[in-house]
Amino acid sequence: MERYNFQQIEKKWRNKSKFTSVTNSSSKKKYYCLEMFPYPSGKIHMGHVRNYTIGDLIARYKYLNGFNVLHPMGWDAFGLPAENASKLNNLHPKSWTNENISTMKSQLKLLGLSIDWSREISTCDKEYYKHQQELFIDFYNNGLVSRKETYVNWDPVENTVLANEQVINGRGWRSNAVVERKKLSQWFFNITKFSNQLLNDLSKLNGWPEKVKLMQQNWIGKSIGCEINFSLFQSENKIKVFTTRPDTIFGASFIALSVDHDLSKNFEGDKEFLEFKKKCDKTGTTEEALANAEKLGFKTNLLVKHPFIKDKNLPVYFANFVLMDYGTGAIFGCPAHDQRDFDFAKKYNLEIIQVVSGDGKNKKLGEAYTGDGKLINSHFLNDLDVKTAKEKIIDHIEQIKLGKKETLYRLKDWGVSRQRYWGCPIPMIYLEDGSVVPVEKNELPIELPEDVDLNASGNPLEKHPTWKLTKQKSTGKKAIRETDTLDTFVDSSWYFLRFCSPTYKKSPFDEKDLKYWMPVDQYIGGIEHAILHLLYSRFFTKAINQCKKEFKISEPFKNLFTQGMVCHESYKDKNGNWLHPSEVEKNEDNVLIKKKDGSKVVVGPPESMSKSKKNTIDPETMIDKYGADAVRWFILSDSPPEKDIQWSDTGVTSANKFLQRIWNLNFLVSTKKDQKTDKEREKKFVSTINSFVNKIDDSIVEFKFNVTIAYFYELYKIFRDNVEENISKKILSDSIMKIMKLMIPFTPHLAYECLELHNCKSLNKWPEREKNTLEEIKIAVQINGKTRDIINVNKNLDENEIFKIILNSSKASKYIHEKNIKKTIFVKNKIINYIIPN
RNA sequence: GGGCAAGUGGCGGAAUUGGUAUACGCGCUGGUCUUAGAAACCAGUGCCGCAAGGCUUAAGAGUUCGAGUCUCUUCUUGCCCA
Repeated sequence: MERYNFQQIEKKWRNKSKFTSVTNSSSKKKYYCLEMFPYPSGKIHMGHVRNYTIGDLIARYKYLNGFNVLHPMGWDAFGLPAENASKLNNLHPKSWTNENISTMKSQLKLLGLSIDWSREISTCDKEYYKHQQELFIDFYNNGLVSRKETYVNWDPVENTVLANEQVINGRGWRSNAVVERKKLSQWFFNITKFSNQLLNDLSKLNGWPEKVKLMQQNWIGKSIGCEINFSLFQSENKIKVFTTRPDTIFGASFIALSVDHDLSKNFEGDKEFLEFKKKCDKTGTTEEALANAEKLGFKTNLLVKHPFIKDKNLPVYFANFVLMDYGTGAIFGCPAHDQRDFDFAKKYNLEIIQVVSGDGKNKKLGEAYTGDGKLINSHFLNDLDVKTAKEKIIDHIEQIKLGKKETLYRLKDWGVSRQRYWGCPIPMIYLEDGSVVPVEKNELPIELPEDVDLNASGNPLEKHPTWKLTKQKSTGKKAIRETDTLDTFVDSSWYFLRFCSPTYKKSPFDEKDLKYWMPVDQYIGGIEHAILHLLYSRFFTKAINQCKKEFKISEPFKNLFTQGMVCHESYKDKNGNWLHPSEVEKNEDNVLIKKKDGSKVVVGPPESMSKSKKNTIDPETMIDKYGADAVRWFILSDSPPEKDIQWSDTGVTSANKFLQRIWNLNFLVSTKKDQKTDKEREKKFVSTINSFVNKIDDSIVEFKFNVTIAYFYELYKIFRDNVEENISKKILSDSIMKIMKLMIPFTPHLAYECLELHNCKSLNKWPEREKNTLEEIKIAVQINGKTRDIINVNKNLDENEIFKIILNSSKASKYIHEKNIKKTIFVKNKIINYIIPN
């Protein structure tokens, strides 16, 4: 028997179009299978291998089941790393990106993926971003884009704006520099116009993990509250306050304003105030940063009248924990029931009045009480619970025209301006008269210039000598281009639409193709994109829906699957330096040592693979060593796909060995000589194989690929125990062909090679499910609920027949022989349970 | 602090959804083959016990003929939000 030569066989199949294609032109049923496209960072990593193996499995499974499958791939090719790399290596971002793309593409091909490369797109390609600029203009014309002066998180090292999620513990996620607040004029997508729709439509997404929907729901953060106008003491003016706890109004002891509140203008001459404001700018803008920061206030000489308590006035402060872009930039402080207010009141010695109590009594509070309870010290609200009190006070406030009920969302508009080079230029121009207008569509694309100096600090397009100087096409008026580029999240918010008609010239997509292919039937990617990428893609779909009449899609992704990470232990030597797994080996006592000097290695827990910890495994090396099929097999076999998986060398070795055994088995079947047959044995064999066909089909549909693989191991054993027995060659080879077809989605090279060996005629057809014809089944015999025996009996026997069998031939008979059976619980074909009192 | 998951052998993990707990893989042990090793193949492997048997799904209680699965309490871990 020859050894299975995976290098040769995988190479043989890799470039055959019938191997890589999942197009079923005869079919009308479409299936759009999409994995999140990669950022071309250099080489593929194990996370990609897992993501794309799962996707390929689904694509091939659907194809074999008769669907016409769209399974495309592209590149999320704009982004900061290209600029950083180009500074280091003096290589243009475009060249760097394209080199990475070609490397990664060839690596993906090694995996044997069924990708339609004729649809390949790259977001840094002007043929792609041209259409993105077009969409931007459409959005602008439909009131979905606006320009706002806002405070941003400024990273002083990267010289760029950071999104909130790029700020971790008040520091830049990449540079680790302390983030500052800075006021900038920025372009925004008005995602908040869809807040309610984005929230409500989550309920339509039955194919999404509950976890992801919950995260999005929290992110949108709908809260119902109330606006209250407080009158200033001895003045006509009012301060508009937003609160989600109007029920605590009787516990109010101060008013706090954001330093950016309109009233701050009155204090601009005050040096102390300006210093205070500066201090606030150093605090980040994330909710977390605000919660953790020391509460600081600046006391003004202003007072407001309490709306419900006669002659009571509240002092007005500016405070660092009040934000201008949430609510109205002003709150009333109720120290007893909000921790931030409590901290503030303690610091500035303000009144703490309890108005909600769990047991109806006043207590001395050591911290804010935010639980439910009965209202106290609150006049007409007394004795109500929090919910009722809220409703009552809001009604009352509306009645006396003191304010109104308001729904507020945590979700903010999406700032898309980036002061960077390697991104999609924003197609807007500034005319000399001060107006800001979109460029005309027939001018698109606005191309990125190639001759930029990336070593100068600041925005490279801004620094370019001529690029920004332009004219308005139709009027010839002088104009300056917008020199910011778009956030790369924009690029990935509509690429799934472009895949449907990737070469269409006239517009971003051909409606006809969208109508056929959209929505994406299965989207697969990492949980780290659970919020932003998915929310932005949903927003884009709804925004396009608003701009284009013919576009009828409201949700882009019908089913979503989020796979777990690929982890590996990390290693450190005695000096605390990280070691790559290849620098480590086991000695004869099974202890890990450093190859170089034999010293002991400190082993860290399995963590997500990262370059900084050197706990990475290179997919290409593994494919070279064990074959793509073995790598695919292992990455699917060890853990459920939604959970983290730990990379293991012994795991992939055993995958490789198993595939070798499968090959040997196929060879044995193909060379088997016909001999006399045992009909009973054949029947049982066929029936067992059929039951596995069903089990495997079910486990794939349920995304339990680790279980599917366990079934293949069981099947192997069944074949091993039967292949030399009295079973006809036809039955054996028909059966093994069935199994090899089931293996196509997992190990396509091996499966097709084996099917070719058996000269299989109906290659790309998934085996039919068949009823289990096996007569005999196993029944558990229980006494008082405790299993005493398992017996083989014919199917569908009744209680009495089984009782006779047990009495005569089961080891459980001693428990029931001559005993008083009080009750019998019988579940057909499953268990029989006798209740016998002691 | 709040929300959501989840705790099953030495390890990764199964369990037809309330009906045979520990499938399958790794590891380990023994054997065959081999000059030897590797590979391959075969057998064993939750715990206690010579055995019959008993115990076992983080801990404890409850519902049930029957609980890994449902309910409550406690502990632990992970993720998200703060």
